[in-house]
Amino acid sequence: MLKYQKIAKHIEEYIEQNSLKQGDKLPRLEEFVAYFDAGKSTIRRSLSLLENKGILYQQHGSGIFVRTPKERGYIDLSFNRGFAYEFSDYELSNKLLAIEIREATDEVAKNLNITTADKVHYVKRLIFVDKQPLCIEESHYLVSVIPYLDAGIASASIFAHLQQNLNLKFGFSDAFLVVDKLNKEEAKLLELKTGDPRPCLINTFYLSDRTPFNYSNTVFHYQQSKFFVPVVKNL
Amino acid sequence: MLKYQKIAKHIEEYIEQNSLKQGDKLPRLEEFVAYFDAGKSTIRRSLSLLENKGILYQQHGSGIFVRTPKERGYIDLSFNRGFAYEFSDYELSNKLLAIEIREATDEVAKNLNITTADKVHYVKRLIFVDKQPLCIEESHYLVSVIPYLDAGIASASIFAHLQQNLNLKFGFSDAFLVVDKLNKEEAKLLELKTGDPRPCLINTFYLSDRTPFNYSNTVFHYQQSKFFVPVVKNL
DNA sequence: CAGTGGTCTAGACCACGGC
DNA sequence: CCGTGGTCTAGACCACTGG
Repeated sequence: MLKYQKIAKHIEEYIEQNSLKQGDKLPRLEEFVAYFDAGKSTIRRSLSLLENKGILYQQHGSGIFVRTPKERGYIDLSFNRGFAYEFSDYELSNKLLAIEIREATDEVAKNLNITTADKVHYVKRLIFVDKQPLCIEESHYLVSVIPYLDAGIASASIFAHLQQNLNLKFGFSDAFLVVDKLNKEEAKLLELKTGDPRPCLINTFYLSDRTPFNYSNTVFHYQQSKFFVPVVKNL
Repeated sequence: MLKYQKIAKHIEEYIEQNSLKQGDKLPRLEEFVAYFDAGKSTIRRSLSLLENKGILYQQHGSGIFVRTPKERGYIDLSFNRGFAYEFSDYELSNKLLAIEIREATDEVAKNLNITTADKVHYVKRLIFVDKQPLCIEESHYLVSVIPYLDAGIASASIFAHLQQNLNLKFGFSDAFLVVDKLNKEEAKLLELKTGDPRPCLINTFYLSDRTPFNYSNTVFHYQQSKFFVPVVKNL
């Protein structure tokens, strides 16, 4: 973990542990510099990271103040390597509905930059928070990148597996949110009705070398999902 | 406009004008430094800004590459000072449905950090893209911050007015997206049916001195709205 | 191992806020 | 006017990529 990330984490924990609230003033930049024995730029980077996470605000000429916009259980749209983290206070579980190797459909092929002759792992999971269905995730992993995948791996965090066991590095992702209506099957899984609102997050994930390796659609239970929208500062 | 912003703009226009595509390689960092006569850190800041906007990717040890995830007409959830910019290729118009001074409701009072005895400008607008209804915006402006508001101002960009005429500076905002079902009135305005999906963006805007001055709910036409989700890099 | 991006620092100077 | 953040630079050193 990098210095500026450690410092950010430290400051975040400090806010948490002292249960600071919206509007509370934090120490001056200079004090952070002295306390963490870091350069001014490093501290600013840590603070800007936290600012983009929405937990503080740096007011020019005045000071640094705490913000607390989020409630528990919001899905953070900005840090989308799975939402496990955001629900860390809750019990997350999932049921594996399907896992098999398929040829890519047109849609998948287009997004993974392959042909329909290429093979993908198709994984379908129903994810629960506190026993309530949260979302249906249909995910396509390139077999040429992830040769082996089984039920055991798919039931846990697939991303963690990629990182830890295959030594693959995540690069970036494209993400879109579209809203439509549930079909019969989706409604049944989410314990809703056909035609009910269907928020769907469409993701394409790329490795650090810019190879797309995963394309997924996640259909959320509209009543369970409140999305937190990051307000990115132009740092 | 700051140096790093000018440079970012310049690079973005360069990509646009030369119609560079996904995967195209850009000049090396060093070359940008020389070309723009700037420090390395400044160039990195410009590039990181563009990276967070999703239009390029910096690959460690390898180079800087173009990305083009967005199609036209996507609503960018990250830069939410109105979405006028994102639709710049389209004809945007709006119909003023209501403008009046009201006492704050509980919900509004809570979010603007005032009491229900305080007054707000209530503005309701129906916004169109290319004559099609896009969204219904219900907005509450603190009268103590914006003393005067009329139909002429409300029909144009209210935010631009605040900045240019009242010399108010925008600070940050809280934003959430929730999905529910349309009521009868909303459905009629959006030319949809009662019970159809109802994506709604809930915003609280703050001035640079951390005073909340606006609380708004924007209900979108679900078929017209695809939301682009920024993937914020931990810069 | 050469090429290219990433982290971090020290410090000069600027700009905003509030007394 | 002073205190506090913000911009920008030059440069040392690190880390990843790919031939």
